[in-house]
Amino acid sequence: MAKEITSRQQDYSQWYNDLVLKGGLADYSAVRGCMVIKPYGYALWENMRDQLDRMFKDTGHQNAYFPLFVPKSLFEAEEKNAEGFAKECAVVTHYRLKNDPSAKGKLIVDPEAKLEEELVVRPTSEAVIWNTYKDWIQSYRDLPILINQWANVVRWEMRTRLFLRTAEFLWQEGHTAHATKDEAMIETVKMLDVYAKFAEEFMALPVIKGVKTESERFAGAEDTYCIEALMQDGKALQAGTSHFLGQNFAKAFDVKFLNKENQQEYVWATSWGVSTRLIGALVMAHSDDDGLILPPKIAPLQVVIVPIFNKDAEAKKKIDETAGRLMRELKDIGVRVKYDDSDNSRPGWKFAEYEMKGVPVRIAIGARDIENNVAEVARRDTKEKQTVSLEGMAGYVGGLLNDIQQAIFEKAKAYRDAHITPANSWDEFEKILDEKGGFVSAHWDGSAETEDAIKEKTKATIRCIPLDNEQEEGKCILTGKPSRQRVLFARAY
RNA sequence: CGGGAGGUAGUUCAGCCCGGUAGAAUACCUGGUUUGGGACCAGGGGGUCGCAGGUUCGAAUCCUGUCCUCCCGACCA
Repeated sequence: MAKEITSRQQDYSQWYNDLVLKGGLADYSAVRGCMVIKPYGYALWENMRDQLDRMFKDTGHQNAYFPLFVPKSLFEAEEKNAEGFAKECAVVTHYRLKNDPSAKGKLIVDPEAKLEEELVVRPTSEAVIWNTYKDWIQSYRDLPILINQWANVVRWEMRTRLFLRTAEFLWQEGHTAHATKDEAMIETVKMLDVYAKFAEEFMALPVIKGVKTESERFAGAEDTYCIEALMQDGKALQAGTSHFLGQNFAKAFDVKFLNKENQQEYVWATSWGVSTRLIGALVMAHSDDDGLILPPKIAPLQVVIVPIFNKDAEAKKKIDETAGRLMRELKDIGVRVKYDDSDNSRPGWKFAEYEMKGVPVRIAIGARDIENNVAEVARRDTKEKQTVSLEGMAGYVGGLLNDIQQAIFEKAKAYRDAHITPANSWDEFEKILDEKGGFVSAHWDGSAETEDAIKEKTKATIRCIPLDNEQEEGKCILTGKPSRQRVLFARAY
């Protein structure tokens, strides 16, 4: 059994790596644990980023940028945060190289150029940002501060995976400061809602909003809210987090403000982030054996037009004209479309290629079609082909893109919903994890010890306590102690 | 950091056990025929066999060291 699971996991990893590599999203790089995001993958990220950015601005946030390097003394100011990240920090200790006296053409680190204080390459930016906010905040009139930054961070993980866990990754991190606890808590949940909306509406990725248990909480946070998604292999993936930081960072960095009553108070903080990991989530949630399946709303390319032509120049010209007209119509309604009339590859090759890249809609036009004033429209998600009249084609395709977006979401949601399974006994609990996978909804006595013990036995962790959770009396799945509600367990990435 | 598998042409890999001229497929270039689901023919270019030592007349192959990658585990918000 264990062997089967291991081999299944290996196959799944292989499937995933192939999707990313052959889909043209990314490559391995020469640097340990890092990856190269290729133009196609980056275009996808840009679409996601632009949409998120709009949503942040719609909720009153502004972008700014803070330094990559964090002096060690600043980094260690918030103890829990520092401790949580200490094991995975890249550290700059020197600022200069010099020629190696014993090997021509080689360089060595100049021992003379040792930094007085080491610089930590940010694994997250709370420390630099709160050290800055300290100078920005004096009065309640300076609050709230609602800032987001798009940046890269470095976390020196033992084991990396394309997009899901790389040593360096791109993300956004919002850092807000508020006058009251209530306001900060509202902000935390508001941004969680933004993430959930983005995941579901744009990535077609159904997510469960919830709160983390103490052991899964962000280092330095009072509460960590998250959106959890389910992958097709039955493992869960944390897709985004929003943290209520309380006054922990304010106290660590001495960020106080004078309230209306002329009293000094510590400010209340939140931080929230999503990363290029979302691309991994997208790949694993929707793709099939023929390649990627990208949701139309964020796909770099929504429609590809493939001409079917031979040496007949006259026929090719007609196809070009028809395709050109169709392209203009599609662009007019805001569709991202490409006409691939390259002579390097034949139609069959192109079909396979664009399927691998997950382009939602393919339109094939040949001389035969033009005689009949039609074209062949194929959708990537179901692989259905239809012959559609060229009259009103743009409108048809626009509608089809919406249908596909919806269909991908519904499919993922049906899978997810079918994989939230209640367990009422330990045997059942283990059996579901081993055989079916997905989320297991079970009672838990609320203690970190029990959570650890369950993890030890099954590798499953508590993904979250869903926000809209029903209260229900029950007994802990492991210890039998009383419990007031079920929580969601799963094996996770 | 432990276990396993690997590093040879742009890519995927064979060759290694048993040392003796560097291979295949694919991609690429030229010409031609093709084009409705990854075309075919002919010709051509391309590799410090991860790196460093050692053994040997001779090393991709054997030995030692070292670096890197992937998978599993540990670790990880």
